Amino acid sequence: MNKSEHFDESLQDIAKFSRVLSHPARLAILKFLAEAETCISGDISDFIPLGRTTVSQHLKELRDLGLIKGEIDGLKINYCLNSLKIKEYLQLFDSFFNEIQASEIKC
Amino acid sequence: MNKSEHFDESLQDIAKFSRVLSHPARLAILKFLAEAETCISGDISDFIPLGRTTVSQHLKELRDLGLIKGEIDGLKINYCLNSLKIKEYLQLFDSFFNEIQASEIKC
DNA sequence: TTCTAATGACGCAAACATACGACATTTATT
DNA sequence: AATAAATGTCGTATGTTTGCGTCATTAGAA
Repeated sequence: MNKSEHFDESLQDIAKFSRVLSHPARLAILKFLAEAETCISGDISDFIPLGRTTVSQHLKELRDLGLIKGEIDGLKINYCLNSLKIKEYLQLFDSFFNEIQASEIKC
Repeated sequence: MNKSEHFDESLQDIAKFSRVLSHPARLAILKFLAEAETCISGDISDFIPLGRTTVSQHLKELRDLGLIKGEIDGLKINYCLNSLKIKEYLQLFDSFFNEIQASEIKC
């Protein structure tokens, strides 16, 4: 049923990026990681008003797209932003909207 | 079940914007409207590899968020980008990521 | 070694999204 | 007035996302 694959790959990439950003919990996680002194998984769950396993799932989605990295430190896992990957996706995103906004309005 | 409302309103706004952008068909529609000489609804359906009613539904989602406007012209409807609204959402989006990216990486 | 803590994986139910056919509405054309 | 064309709305089937409890795994502590 899903016909997403009928579209340009660059559109699909932007759509994938957007989808991951389309839940406020995931945005809140990104914000938390940007501000936190420490970024241990447990601290994130404490901060986000959702159950631990739910947060873990949101972390997985961010990880799967590469927006965050997790480094194992004994029992705990330190998560942090993958600024490079984020920059990469933002560039795609920006160039899409630059094209869009550059157009003359014709109707 | 949906707990989105437990988060900051600004995060919710960014999430809503992202959700609308999270399907390649909707991105393709925005692109088409930016480039098209004419922007009649039927032309959009012809261009997008999906059924007419499906495209109509995607148009509705773009309309509901205000990213596009539709003006009735007899039997036909002329759609076009709402650049102002788009700029508004992009500003929200950009300021979020500026904050994010400005942070020192601590882990 | 046994116990506890931190975490991810799995599985399920409820909600939401996608795609589309059938129908309704509105406006032009004959 | 009758017909056709352009479009939106509704219903429905199927697929995806969200949220969470339970379980498994792994690492450190007693």
